[in-house]
Amino acid sequence: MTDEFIQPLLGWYDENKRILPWRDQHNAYYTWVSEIMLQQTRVEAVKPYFERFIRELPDIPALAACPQEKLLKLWEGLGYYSRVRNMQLAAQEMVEKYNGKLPENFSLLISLKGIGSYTAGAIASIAYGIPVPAVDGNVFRVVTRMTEDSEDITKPAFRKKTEKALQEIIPVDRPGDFNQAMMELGAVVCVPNGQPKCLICPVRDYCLAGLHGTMEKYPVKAPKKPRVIEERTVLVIQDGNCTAIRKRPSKGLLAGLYELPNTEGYLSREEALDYVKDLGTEPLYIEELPDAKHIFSHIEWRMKAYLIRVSSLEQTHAPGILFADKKESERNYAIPSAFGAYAKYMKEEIQ
DNA sequence: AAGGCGGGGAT
DNA sequence: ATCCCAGCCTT
Repeated sequence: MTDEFIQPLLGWYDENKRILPWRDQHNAYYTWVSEIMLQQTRVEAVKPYFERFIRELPDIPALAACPQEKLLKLWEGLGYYSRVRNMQLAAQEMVEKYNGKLPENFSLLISLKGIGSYTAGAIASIAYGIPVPAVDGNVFRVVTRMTEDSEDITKPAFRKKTEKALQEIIPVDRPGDFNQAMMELGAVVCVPNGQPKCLICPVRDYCLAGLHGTMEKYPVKAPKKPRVIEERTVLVIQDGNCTAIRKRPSKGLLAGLYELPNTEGYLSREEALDYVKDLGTEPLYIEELPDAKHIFSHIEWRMKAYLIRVSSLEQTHAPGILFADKKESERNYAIPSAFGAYAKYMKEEIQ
């Protein structure tokens, strides 16, 4: 790969870069937080989360000391919740070993929890001006199109090859801008899903796919396996004041978040009433709620649900069941979006 | 090397 | 419906 495209790319970046809350702050903590949030997550989704997170946890010691419930609440709805747990583990390690600051070299950065090859490169180059590449999905797309490379980008070997190639040409005077310019180009011009905007591309003269009209053949990715479909029944169990919720296990899907009680399979009204009686409470009323669906990357939940009024949740003897006050539940418990179709009933008074 | 892990916007 | 996003971790 030649470096001739770099000056046009940087010139375009200087003129067209988006204004983002974490840019030009010269604060490595902001760079880190934004890069973690941006993993597999779009810029527009991250913006409001970033602002709130920085407001609540303005520095690394604050993050290291934050109660986990509050941490998950700050991440609620953003997904991939292990990101924020790992970030806190890394923050605690920084407080212990690095005077509460991010280490200023690539190998120490990548040794921290949740910081992989991409994120270490991004922080090192953007926050500290260290000339190392930061190869994400955007960069894969831009590079494979520019070089018409048909290798499978999901192979770790391809990442290594790409990082090595970019390491050799990354401009030492502007490594952070170069990495951001590559990603910005991928996000705004050399887009996925449909036609890239080659007519306005600053590096079109250096792009083989663009010159040959083969843009949509790249990048090449191995097909992913299909989602598994799961049928579940969700129960909104309420007395006059509270809704029953429970905390999910500390490992696996949606670890540590709160959920409405739910079971594998579709329950009949009678089975749903039996479930409630097994909790030790007396059902007074049952109503079927609309079906809902939630799609994770690897699972699809098809949900049936019942709203059940009971005399008093205080009688519950089942372990792990909590009574969430209708007004306080929203403030205190992180509930994943998968329950969004039913979580709204937690706030309503039953007729 | 393969699979788990969220959620949402664009096509 | 399908893709894929400023990926990383565990097995």
